[in-house]
Amino acid sequence: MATVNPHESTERAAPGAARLRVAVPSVATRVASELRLQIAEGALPPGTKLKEEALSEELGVSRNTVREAFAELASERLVVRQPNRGVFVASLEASDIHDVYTVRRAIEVSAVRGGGSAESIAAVRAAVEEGKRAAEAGDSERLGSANQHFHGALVAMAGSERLDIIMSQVLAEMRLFFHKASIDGGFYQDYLSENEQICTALEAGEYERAAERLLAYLDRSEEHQTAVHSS
Amino acid sequence: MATVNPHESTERAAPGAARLRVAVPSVATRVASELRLQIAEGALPPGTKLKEEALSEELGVSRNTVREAFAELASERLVVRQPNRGVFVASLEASDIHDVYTVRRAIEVSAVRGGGSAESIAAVRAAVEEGKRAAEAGDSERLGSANQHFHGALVAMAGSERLDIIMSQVLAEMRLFFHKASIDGGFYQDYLSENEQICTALEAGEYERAAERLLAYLDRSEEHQTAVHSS
DNA sequence: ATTGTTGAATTGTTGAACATTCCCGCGGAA
DNA sequence: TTCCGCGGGAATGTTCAACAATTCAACAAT
Repeated sequence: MATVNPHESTERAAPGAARLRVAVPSVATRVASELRLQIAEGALPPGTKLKEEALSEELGVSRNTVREAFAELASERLVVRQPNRGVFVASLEASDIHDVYTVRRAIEVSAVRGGGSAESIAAVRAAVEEGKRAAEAGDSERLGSANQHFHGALVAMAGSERLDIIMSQVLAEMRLFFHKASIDGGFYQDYLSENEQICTALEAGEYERAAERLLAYLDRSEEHQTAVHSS
Repeated sequence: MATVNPHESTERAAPGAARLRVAVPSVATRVASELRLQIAEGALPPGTKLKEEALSEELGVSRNTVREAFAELASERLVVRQPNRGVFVASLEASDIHDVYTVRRAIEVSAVRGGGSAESIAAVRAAVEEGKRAAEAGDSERLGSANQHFHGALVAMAGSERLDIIMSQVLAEMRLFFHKASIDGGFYQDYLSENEQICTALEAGEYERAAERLLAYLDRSEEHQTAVHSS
């Protein structure tokens, strides 16, 4: 596992161009980000036990810092703490899948019904196009990513910081069992046209119709996920 | 401020009766609970700076433990962390009020539209009756509490653990500015009959009608809160 | 009045120690 | 054999003390 490096960030300061620097993330935050990434990529499959001492050595940080990172991840439900037993990468049961989709139905449908600004709908369109390009290129990883962008953009229509955060956490939770589901290639393909139609309805201002289609979409998706997961 | 005592819990072990012991909350969790309480009661008004060393002395715990408690509260948005500057009791701006109500509209309305089991609706009824009794007794504190129970019960209809947690956090956030709003006595009184009617609609299975009334209720409540807060 | 500089106070992080709890295997008793 | 209790090792929970890094306010200098 790579050590946590303060300068490995994707954004890199142009030489000499002193862009205004805001809040360098703390070490604990960077550790949390690293673990979040490894979990999302499947390098740390659900159920994996995360030992404090081992991680603190591997990442070159103290045990206390690792603990702070655990607290952050636990609040996002990516790991679960079992008192005096340790923290484990979260694994979703069948009931969790239904639960997650219940949250998605609530906030996504609500956001779509409420409509949004022209820019926010343009962002939805952008995600749809991103999905199309990924499908043409046969890049299933980017296709999945685009699909998440699509649903994130739907929620962003509401313009609520809190809803955005909730949605991002829900999407992070879904990644926990997506690499299992995405093994059957062309999984998202069925949904591409559905996304297109929802987006078209939004652009036409037909929010209620878009919401109905989205609801049907989510129901089918839950069904699919449940089927894949129970096998 | 009271020290955090392992045995000050409301439930007290009967002497000799070795009840099955379930997960005693960790010290950090108890510290977080204590702070949560003080914030809800207004003993720590919004904007108050929470110093690690002072708190660790006052509560008789180590600084690291206080930090873990801070992490918990920060994830609930009850406090905000400013890197290298400290943590402060959160204070809600006008935009936050709208944001919070956006979340409430999403999850409460969704839960009501989806209907619920007979027991879950009975819980809603119980909250309504609790509010009536509190109103008769003139106990405005219990009236406010009953109102929160009412809305919590609405969300519980969905039977989603995650929605319940989100709602409880939103309600906790609302308590941040409620003691300001609740100063004008009889604030909730207007809403009592509204709750009653929503509940009646639910009992009749008219979920859509209940949802419409709830939506109107939330819009009016937001308006009220915004007015009170901007003054 | 604006700009450095200094220094105290606070947070961020570390490392080590101790207490507590859990887990697992081992031996004794029914 | 099977069950029960009993260590002992390992991991977590918590504390403590120290140091680095940052902020902030007061003060000095231009």
